[in-house]
Amino acid sequence: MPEGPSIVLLREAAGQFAGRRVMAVAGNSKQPIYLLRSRVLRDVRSWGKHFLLDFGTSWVRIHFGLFGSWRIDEDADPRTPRLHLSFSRGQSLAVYACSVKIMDGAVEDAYDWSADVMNPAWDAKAARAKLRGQPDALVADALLDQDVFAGVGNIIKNEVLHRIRVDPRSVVGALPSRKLAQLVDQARIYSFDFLAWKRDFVLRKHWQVHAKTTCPRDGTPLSFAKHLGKRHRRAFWCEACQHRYLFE
DNA sequence: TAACATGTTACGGT
DNA sequence: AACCGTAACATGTT
Repeated sequence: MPEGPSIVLLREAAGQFAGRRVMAVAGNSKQPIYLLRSRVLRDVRSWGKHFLLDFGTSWVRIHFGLFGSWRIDEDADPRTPRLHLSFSRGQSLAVYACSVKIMDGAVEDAYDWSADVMNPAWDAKAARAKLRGQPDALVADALLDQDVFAGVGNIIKNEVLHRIRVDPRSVVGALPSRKLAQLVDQARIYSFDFLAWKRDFVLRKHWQVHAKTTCPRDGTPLSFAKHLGKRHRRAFWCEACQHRYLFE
């Protein structure tokens, strides 16, 4: 389900548990989650699509994949959570159909925070440099590269490329430097638009090309590829207004 | 109703 | 070694 902005919303919602002690642990994770009982949750963070529970000397990495979901303060769900943390006053955090991994050490040291498009530490210049290092990659693949654009998913990919008028089959190294800069900038800017729309439950209506059939500009029928690029993800684009940049 | 999808990793073969 | 393709996981929606 979630791309980076959705994880930010979860982080905001779960922030109320920061500084609080875990009263009880449940769930079908194969990790030793019972070790979390009685521990104080120091902080709730995120990196790209990773949802992170910081317990100081260890931390929990949660990845929701395509089907994962979560509930806060709701115990009526019939499914068995992968991990369920109870706090005082009957409050709780539960995550479902996701991968849960307990990691040792300090979470601060575990990630390059400047690679997360949603993070204040986001470094556009560093992203451009990484892209220059993969000139042969398709832009569609490059946008999904979590080492470059942590948090960007398939919806953001399709929408960013339409926004900057670049065909997803374009090659990174063939983009004019101005276009490359737009790609990097819009990966972040669109992600924040996504966040605002998702927060207001109006994300879907703002889709320009993703899962659409005609271009909103002039009704041109969109092109569609079921499995585009190395990552084999759906692509939607307009041949009329998105230019394909290739090597000469 | 069956197929599909906002994702990633593991594994075997070339 | 690097790269490729497929399978695996898991669930709400169309």
